[in-house]
Amino acid sequence: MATIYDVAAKAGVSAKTVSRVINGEPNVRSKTLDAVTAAIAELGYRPSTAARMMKSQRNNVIGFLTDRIVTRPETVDIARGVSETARELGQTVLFMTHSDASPPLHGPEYNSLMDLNVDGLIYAAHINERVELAHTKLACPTVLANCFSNDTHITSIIPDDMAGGFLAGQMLIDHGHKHVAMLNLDEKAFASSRRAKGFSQAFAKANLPKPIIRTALDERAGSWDEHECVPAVLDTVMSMSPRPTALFCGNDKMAMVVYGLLTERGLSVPDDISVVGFDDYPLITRLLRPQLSSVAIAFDEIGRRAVRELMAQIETHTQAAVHTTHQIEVPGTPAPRGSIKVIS
Amino acid sequence: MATIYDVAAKAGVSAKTVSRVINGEPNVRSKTLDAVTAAIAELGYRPSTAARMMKSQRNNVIGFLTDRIVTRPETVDIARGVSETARELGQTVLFMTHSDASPPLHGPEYNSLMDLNVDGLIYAAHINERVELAHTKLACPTVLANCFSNDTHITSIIPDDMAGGFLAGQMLIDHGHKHVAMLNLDEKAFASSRRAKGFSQAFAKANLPKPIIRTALDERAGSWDEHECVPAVLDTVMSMSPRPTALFCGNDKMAMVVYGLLTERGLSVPDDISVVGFDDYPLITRLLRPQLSSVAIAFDEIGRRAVRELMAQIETHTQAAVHTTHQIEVPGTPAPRGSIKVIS
DNA sequence: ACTGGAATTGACATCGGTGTCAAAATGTCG
DNA sequence: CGACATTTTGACACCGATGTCAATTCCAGT
Repeated sequence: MATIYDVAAKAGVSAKTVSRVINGEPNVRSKTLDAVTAAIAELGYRPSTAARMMKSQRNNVIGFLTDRIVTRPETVDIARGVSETARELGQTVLFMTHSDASPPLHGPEYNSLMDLNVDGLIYAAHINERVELAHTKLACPTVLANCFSNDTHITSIIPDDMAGGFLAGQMLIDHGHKHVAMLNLDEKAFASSRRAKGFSQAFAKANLPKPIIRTALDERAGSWDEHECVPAVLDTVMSMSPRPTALFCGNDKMAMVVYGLLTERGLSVPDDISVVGFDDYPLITRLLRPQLSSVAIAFDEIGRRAVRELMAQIETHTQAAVHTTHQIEVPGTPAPRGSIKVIS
Repeated sequence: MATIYDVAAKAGVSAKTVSRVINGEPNVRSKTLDAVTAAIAELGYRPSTAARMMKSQRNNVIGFLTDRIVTRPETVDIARGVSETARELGQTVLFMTHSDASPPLHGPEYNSLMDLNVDGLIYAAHINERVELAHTKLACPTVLANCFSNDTHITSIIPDDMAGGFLAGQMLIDHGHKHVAMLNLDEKAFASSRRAKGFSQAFAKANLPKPIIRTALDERAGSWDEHECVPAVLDTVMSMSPRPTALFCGNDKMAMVVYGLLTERGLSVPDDISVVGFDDYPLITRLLRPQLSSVAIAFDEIGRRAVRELMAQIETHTQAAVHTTHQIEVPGTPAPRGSIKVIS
């Protein structure tokens, strides 16, 4: 690999002058500049990041640590937002997946990132809930994405689940639905309870009856057995009187199972009952027939915000000051599709 | 940040001795070792990767460049395999997503990775097909994952789509099916045509009638309109005589649409017709009712192999020698579930 | 041509480690 | 106790870039 000295020799100038050219510093005669540029091109020279890092003590590298990148559209979309924004800002992102064994900001992956001297860190969780930080002080500026902490010094970017629930409710109200039910995920979970709350508020605000809300699945139990948990709750809800005209499912995955269950019971969507999901996974909402209405969470935007907040912190060399907003909620977008029938 | 000199001063030894301790070199008196270890702990010292890189000319960093990480379970699983294996081998992975604008191993992201002096590169595509490399020679050892090149010097790790198609066929044969149809993706695409070929071979080998194979979707058109393309082909196939007892869909997404279409036509899976997908996306196969039979491609294994091949190349400082296998096919696994009926 | 001031350029130290090789400390044995 | 082998340690150069500051070149104005 060619070094700056090789270039200097070839161009007949000093290393420092080459350095000036590389960094676009002023006061280089145009003839010199041409000579150096030519030499650089000819040798295929690239400055060594190692040496640069060593001087600057800055890497222009930020770490992205996630608890579970696997098959989780949430974290993938956050990662995409982070990736794109970082590129725009001239930062490189180092991605790592956290092993389940260690607490949130600990473990070998965390240390790896620190060893690589990342300038800052974004920690993304696959479920929007509180993370317990064992650290008293963090080794570098840190921003949380899709999760939050009790420590008010740590900035976190989270989806606005309450507003999302409200949007789901509003979407049904706009289509004329009055008696509806929600099949919630674990209601003790932060995100789920907020979705339910927002959903109720939409009906309260419209002076409509309070929706029926039932827990149909504890996702945190790690159980993927939607098929076992959901049917009984669905049957209960569907036998209530008046029978709900629409079902709001805690997320798209549950809605997908509900589609299958309704088919088995000879009910069709949306003629017999309307269905709304949450998350707007394209893989589900676009491929079901009829296409599933849902509420999209702007996970990529969460990633973008996280990077911007982080860069701001890195630049001021401080953790977020106490008086700044330390919890930023990103709103979602309603995505009405064929699964909602208009009731007149 | 504490440096090796701070540690040396604190422990009352030379920097070199501290270096010896860090790297576990022999010939350090145990008393000295203790003193140094204590000083390191006390100062919270971490060796600077920058300085280390500079000496070693090795970064222990490999780049992972993918054409589209977004919502693609393939690339996510490859990424996971890469991530895990790299960790086991003490390597760090730098993830980047390739912008669509540039050819496969070009563009700003590629240059970024080179600037960071990655020791090697893994390029993963979301569709298993041939990539055209504009480079005549690559800047660093490179391995392709889920795609391949005509250049025999470049190692590539790809799924064995032909064997996968065979497994899908065998799964149906094992359940007693004789007259079946395949709804293929674009048959001109490498992966699709190989799946179809393997599928046919299974029936040929069992001395059964040649399956009906029809193209139902050109995925490369970028169209997500499965809903427009598939229905007509499905109807054609279902009106043939003898009517097929099973449908092999080009991938899980198409199978999901087919489920919906069958429901609309009053047909139920698997009583009226069996369905098999391809890819085994858990989000689809596990949540459909009945659960979808599919063929799993071991994308994580593709990632693992890619890292191992790459490390081998980095260590020998050569591109894969001409006589080594330059194209490694990773087999899939059949995943039979409730969507296949046993025919006696 | 000569001088002063601005524009260019380069010598050298430095960042934080590690390899080389010689010096110092320790140990062994006659 | 001294000579010699062996272990342990440290001084110093170097990796490739950049900041500092002084040296050189350039050019306008007299």
